[in-house]
Amino acid sequence: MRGTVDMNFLFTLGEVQRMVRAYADRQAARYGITRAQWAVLAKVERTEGLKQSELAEQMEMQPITLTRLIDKLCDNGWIERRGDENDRRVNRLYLRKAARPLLGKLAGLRSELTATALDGINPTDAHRLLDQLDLIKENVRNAIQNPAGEPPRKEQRYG
Amino acid sequence: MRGTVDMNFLFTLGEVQRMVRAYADRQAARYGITRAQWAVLAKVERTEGLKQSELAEQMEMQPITLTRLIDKLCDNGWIERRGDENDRRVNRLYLRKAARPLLGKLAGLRSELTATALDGINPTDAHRLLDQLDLIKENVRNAIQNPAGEPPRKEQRYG
DNA sequence: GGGATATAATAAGCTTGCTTATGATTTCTG
DNA sequence: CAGAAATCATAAGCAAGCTTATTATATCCC
Repeated sequence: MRGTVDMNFLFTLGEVQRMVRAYADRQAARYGITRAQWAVLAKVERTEGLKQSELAEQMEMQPITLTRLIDKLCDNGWIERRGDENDRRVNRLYLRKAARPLLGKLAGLRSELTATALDGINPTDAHRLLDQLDLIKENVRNAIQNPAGEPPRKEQRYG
Repeated sequence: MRGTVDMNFLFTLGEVQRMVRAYADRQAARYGITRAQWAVLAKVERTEGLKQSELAEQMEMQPITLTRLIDKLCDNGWIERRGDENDRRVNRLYLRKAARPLLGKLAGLRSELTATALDGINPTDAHRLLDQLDLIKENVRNAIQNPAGEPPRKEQRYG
């Protein structure tokens, strides 16, 4: 049983995500934004005033990757960096008014894309799928943090 | 119900795949290969003698993306391009002997990575997950082929 | 207070994905 | 057979991920 999963999981995940990304990028391009930039913008919408480093951590990406996405969002006038009053190293991120109409359109697009991708999967299964993806993310995060040879301690969860 | 799936699916998929890719790349680096190159090598192993264009189609990637991965695999002496006798535009791809030991190690690594990622998901669920990923891939492929406004015909499957 | 250390953001340069374009063939058609 | 169209591989240049290194600023500790 496990054998056939071995055969396919790793590469299938890559292919799926590549196709979903290509599709989402193409659709988002209608609004002059990419999927990666969109993810950042959506996060800033939900939690304004974050520092870049906090945002990078929450999005599980490297700060430098984020820096360049933010550059684009600023260039387009959708968000802005404001220096922190107490720590001059820090930039905090805020939405600009120009982003509002875009965010409305993107919310519709997200529903549309999700519905397309998940067509034929009922809501119960869709939820389970999402939960499993989160679990996989957690598993991999642990694996990255506990370097290879060590016993799988799973962050003392069961301790 | 569907609302919460809307909220997360698109970006969660991206995050999961980014983490899995980072992890798989780091592990594969021990053998001097990347995950993307590995996928190509594994495909060539299973079906030697393919042309590049056929391979690109089967792997759902653009020919130019594949060209550069093949460049790397050839540079490392794991595969070789041989000109087709009947069509001088065509290169056909073959394994070289030097790839054999590597392929053995990679098979072990794949099991290990898959087991790590799927830890806590039982085989039945893992199979369902894989099936759902394939379904999503199919859905997106159809969406890309049937440009946006059209009725979703799904390739006459039910016809 | 001042030097060592840590943190925030960015820079440089790589990989792997993409789109669009080009050159070399082959195939189709008239 | 010759010119048009298609196909195969590659090139150029962009996006977005990464690692490693750099600069500016804060913080810690003596």
